Amino acid sequence: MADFKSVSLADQIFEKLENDIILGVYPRGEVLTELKLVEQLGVSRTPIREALRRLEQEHLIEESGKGSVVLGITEDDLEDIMNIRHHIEALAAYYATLNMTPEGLKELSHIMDLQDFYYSKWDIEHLRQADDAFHDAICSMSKRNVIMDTLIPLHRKTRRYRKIALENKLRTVNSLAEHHAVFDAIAAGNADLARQLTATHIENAKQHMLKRRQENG
Amino acid sequence: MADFKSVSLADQIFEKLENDIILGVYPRGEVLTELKLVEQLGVSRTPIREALRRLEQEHLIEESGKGSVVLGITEDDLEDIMNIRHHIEALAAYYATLNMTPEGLKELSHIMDLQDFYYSKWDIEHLRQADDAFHDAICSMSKRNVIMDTLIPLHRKTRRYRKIALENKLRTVNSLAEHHAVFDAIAAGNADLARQLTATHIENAKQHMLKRRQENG
DNA sequence: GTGAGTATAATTGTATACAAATATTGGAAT
DNA sequence: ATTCCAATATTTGTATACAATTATACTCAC
Repeated sequence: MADFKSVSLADQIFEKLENDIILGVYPRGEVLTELKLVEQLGVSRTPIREALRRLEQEHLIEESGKGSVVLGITEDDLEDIMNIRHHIEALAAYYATLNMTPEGLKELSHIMDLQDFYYSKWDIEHLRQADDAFHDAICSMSKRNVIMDTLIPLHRKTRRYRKIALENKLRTVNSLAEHHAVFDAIAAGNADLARQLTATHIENAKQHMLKRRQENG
Repeated sequence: MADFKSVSLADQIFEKLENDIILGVYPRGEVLTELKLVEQLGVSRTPIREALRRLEQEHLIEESGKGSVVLGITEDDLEDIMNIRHHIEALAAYYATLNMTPEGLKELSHIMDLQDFYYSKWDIEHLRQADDAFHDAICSMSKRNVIMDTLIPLHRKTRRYRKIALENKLRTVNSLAEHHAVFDAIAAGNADLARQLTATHIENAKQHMLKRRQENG
């Protein structure tokens, strides 16, 4: 029988609000009050408060005496996030290589196939999901809790910009090639190479994102 | 008239529990239930729940169906934290140099004096506080939100080990010398040097902490 | 018209009541 | 003795009531 995990309202609301803030549905400066959200979402204040506190801890909102002000992701934030990923995701790839298992490698290999498949169909939404899966898998497979805890929120915060990047065919071709290079290094058990290639990949992604963001505003 | 900021019960409880977990008052594996904490702390479940959720987000505890299990800081965690600090705190020092103001420099200079003073008195508790202040100041002065958000929880999580490190006179002498070198680089406006010296400082601290931890268990 | 002061409203902080899910215990059947 | 099932207890999730704080609006004095 299928295993239906009951997801709390607080979790659902956190995910919805986080996503809406990251995607710009709630623009920077908008004020969210608990009562307004109660009316909009049709639940009591308790789960809403919990979600708001988690958003506050991730600095996506900020208390202001009169409601929570949406902060969102600024250009400086994006640059910081990518700089941090540049170093820490490289570390994750290093540990992932050291701690790799046959099952893990098979799973990663499957993700590679998915990326190639969705690229051939030019299905950007699924491509972004596969991109998510690739980066999150390397995180998890590092089996290093602090590294995972640091990176996974940063992945979520860049979701919007990774989607935009994938709309550029040239960048996507390069990105997939870089993913394959990282995968090969991991498969070969070359942890130092995996680290170095990951650092390069993130650095390239950062350059592309910042350029696009400056072009478009 | 003095400005008394009202600190919520939830904040107080979070800080208390975080500190107790980091310092090992609640050992790894101990189970905290909301009701037990209600009795121990004499407040309702609401602020306790909020504190527990924040601890969960920092992965200091973990839900288990039957109460929250204390995770604390493992040796792997400590290594990860110091590896992350190695890279990101160096970045913070870089930005702090670029964004330094005369007032900031004066404040940092005062912290340097405090460190020297408490060293001369061999007052370890105050020395640790000054050490906290030094590292947090560089974080804040970077004026980079994501960098601050990443580093400050990691500083708190290493509090215990930084205190232990400071009990070793040789390490403390070296540490203070490294701080002075970083300060001089910042004061001279040499951002790249500040970054490099900070990286070295954190790397040295890491080596010392891990060695001590292995010796003592 | 401006400012101080007060009343009012809006908002968050905390406690508590209740519902739902989960674990534990005890006992009966085999 | 072991396993299954039901009854009970424990624990968490959610809603709501109330208190305290803070912002807003209004009035009156000048």
